[in-house]
Formats: sequence, C-alpha cells, structure tokens
Amino acid sequence: MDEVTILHADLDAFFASVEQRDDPRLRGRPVIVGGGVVLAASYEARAHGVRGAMGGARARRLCSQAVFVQPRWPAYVEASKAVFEVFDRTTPVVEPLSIDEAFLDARGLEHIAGTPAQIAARLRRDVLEQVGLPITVGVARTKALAKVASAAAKPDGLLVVPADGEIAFLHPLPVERLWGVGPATAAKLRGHGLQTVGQVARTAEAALIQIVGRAAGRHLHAIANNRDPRRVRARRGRRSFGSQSALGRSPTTPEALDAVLVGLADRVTRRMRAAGRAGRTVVLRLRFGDYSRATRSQTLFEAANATEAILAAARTLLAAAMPVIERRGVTLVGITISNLVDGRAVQLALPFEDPTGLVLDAAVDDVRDRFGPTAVTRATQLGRDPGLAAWLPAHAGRPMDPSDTRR
DNA sequence: TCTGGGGTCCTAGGACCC
DNA sequence: TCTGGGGTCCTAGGACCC
Repeated sequence: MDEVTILHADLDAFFASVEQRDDPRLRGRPVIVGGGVVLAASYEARAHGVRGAMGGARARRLCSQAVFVQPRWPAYVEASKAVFEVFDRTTPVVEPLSIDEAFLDARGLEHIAGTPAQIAARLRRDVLEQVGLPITVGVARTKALAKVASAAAKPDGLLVVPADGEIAFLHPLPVERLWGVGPATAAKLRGHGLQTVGQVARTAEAALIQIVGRAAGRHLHAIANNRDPRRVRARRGRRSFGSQSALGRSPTTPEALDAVLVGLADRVTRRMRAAGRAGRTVVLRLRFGDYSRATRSQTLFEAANATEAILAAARTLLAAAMPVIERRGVTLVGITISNLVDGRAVQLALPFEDPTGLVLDAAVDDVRDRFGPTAVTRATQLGRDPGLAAWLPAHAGRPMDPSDTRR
C-alpha cells in the first residue's frame, strides 16, 4: 500500500492517432475525428485550441487547415484490443477504464520485470512498436495520483510521482485536475474560495460535504489529502446498455419520433442479446431545444431483452412525456436498460401454496448462491410481489427455455 | 460555441415492509 | 391505536468520465 506501483496508461488522442497511424498523409497534420462534434483532435489540432466535444464549426474556425476524418469504429476497437493485449502481457492485474485507458498494478514484479518506472517505460515502447500508437503513463502510489500524473505527462510522456513528492505535486494543482471534479463541482468549490487542491485539503470534511454532498465531499476530502485506498482490480461487467440518437433542431412529428424509438430499441436489444444480457429498468432519455434534459424510467417485473418488450416500455414512457416534449421540443432521444441480469434462465416455480413466502425466499437465496448477486434483484420483495402470484402458476412446470431471461 | 454517443455513480423522496 | 427505527426498491434527476 505504501509503494509506488500503480500505472495509469492512457493513449494519446486515441482516435486521431489511429487515423494518423493508418494514413501517413495525416501524420504531423492537425486531424479532427468527427464532423458535427469533435470526437478526437490530434495534438497538432489541439495546439490551435481544438478540444473534444467541441462543435465542428468552431473547430474549423480555430484551425482552418485541419483535416476532418469520419470515425472508423472497427479500427478503434481493433487497436484497443491490441493495446490491451500488451497491457495483459505487462502486468497480471489490468483494470480497464475505457476504450483507451487502464490501470495496471506493478506490485511484486520488481524481481521479474524491474521497477514500476522500468515497466512503464517498456510498456510505452511495446505499445508503440507493436501497435504503432503513442501512450502516456503516470506512475504513483494511488489511483487518483496516477490518473493525475498521466494527464500532466501528456502527450507521449512518462511521469513517476515519488512517494516523498506527492503533496508537492498535488496541492498546487487547480481543483478541476482531480479525477471526478468537473465544471459543476469546480464552480461550487470556487464559489467558496477553494481554487487549489491544497486549499480543498485544508478544508474540513464536513464543510466539503455541505458544499458538494456526502459522497462527493468525502471522496474529495480523501483524495485532496492524498488518501486513496482503492486497489487495481480486474473490471466487473457493465451495468447498463444504451443507445441514443440526436434529432437535430427541426420539429419532429410523433410518427418520426416513434420511428426513432423503434430503431433505438432494435439497436440496443440486438447488442444485449448478442451479449446474453437482459435488464429490468428501461430509461427513456430526452434532451430538449434548450439543452435541458429529462429521464423517465420504468422497472419491469421480469428482465427483458426482446425488442418488443423494451419498445413497449419505451413507448409508454414517451407517451407520458409528450406534454413536456410539445412544450420544449425534443432534440435527442435515448433508451438505456439497466438493472441487468445475465441471460441464463432460472425458473422459480413452486407446485404448492407458500403463503409466508419463506419457501420462495429460500429458493431465491439458493439461486443467488449459485448464480451470484445479480441473478435476483428483488430477493426479499419477490415472494410478496403481486406480479409473482400471477406469474408463478402460469409458468409452473414449464420446461426451461435457454433464451428465457426470466429469473 | 452550440453540443455525439457511450457509459458510471450518487442523491432524494415516496412507497412499502418488518 | 399510535409511534419509532431501520431497511429495500423505484423514480427522477444531477454530475462526471471518455
């Protein structure tokens, strides 16, 4: 816990670097991936002030000589896989954070692979030689520090924060450099005169909780004071599937809106079925003409991944949201399915009365023991759920269907 | 300066249960 | 009959990340 062994590896301008790797004419030139909005900007483009998530028109004004490239998702997925293979060959414990970054734990590798700094240097060389992409690595004693270190070392850099240099590195930084502090939190902190990490560190935890809420306040107080006990661990599975579509600013008819919804439901459930997952909570996401947002959600009795079931729920939610949509005009629609279970069929059917629900509770516990905590999401309630009473007799004695997602 | 598509986690109130 | 503490789940929204 007190050694400098955590690596945060982060590919530089990932999508743009893949484009430059695959098309030599783009090397050394400002490259912008995306059109309406900037998905990635090469460092040559960033030198002109272009940033991710910026509107395409503004990017073009800032950097008229930039080359705009349409995103090639399959190429990025393939490059990411290749990079993660290098990660996996470098250290035994790799925790992916996104398509282009991960934590690696170099603990206990001193005798076989060298110091963390040597491992990091070799990792950078291997990724460049084997995949052809530049990558930056931050090395520190904690995750929070390693993450900040890699950001400070970008692009194409390596920064090791020594154990005795942590506070000197961390405390002068502006608060928004901390992982988890975005514009809203930074504005709140600045509103209370807190500009730097050091100032936050010297503020009482209770005061921070007053400013940003309980969880964020505790988290902020801990990492500002350089306390971060989180270990690197192999990532657990995803928690939701989503699909969304921007509609543009022109008014939409209900028919067109429904057609979009059908497309979204088809797209997202296709991915869920391919992954063998199903979910119980359907969330309809909306964005309006003034860029305000809203969500509407509904939790189904059974987990689902069939297009029709998800679409039906989404249509219900959309119908309920129509008054708001008519008032504010909708510019984006999305469907997210959360509360996931995996696709294995587990059928609980009792061929006798169970008025107390105890037998069913025991059966649910048994399912949990065998399939893990996500297998049953409402264990204690399930036995008394009126929906279950209607459901159980109808399914008693039915053979198991492998495509059935019911728990 | 207007903004794409994919995610994660937290909060707060109400319903309901023991 | 009234009251309380403690807990889960659902819904809606907010913030943040890449």
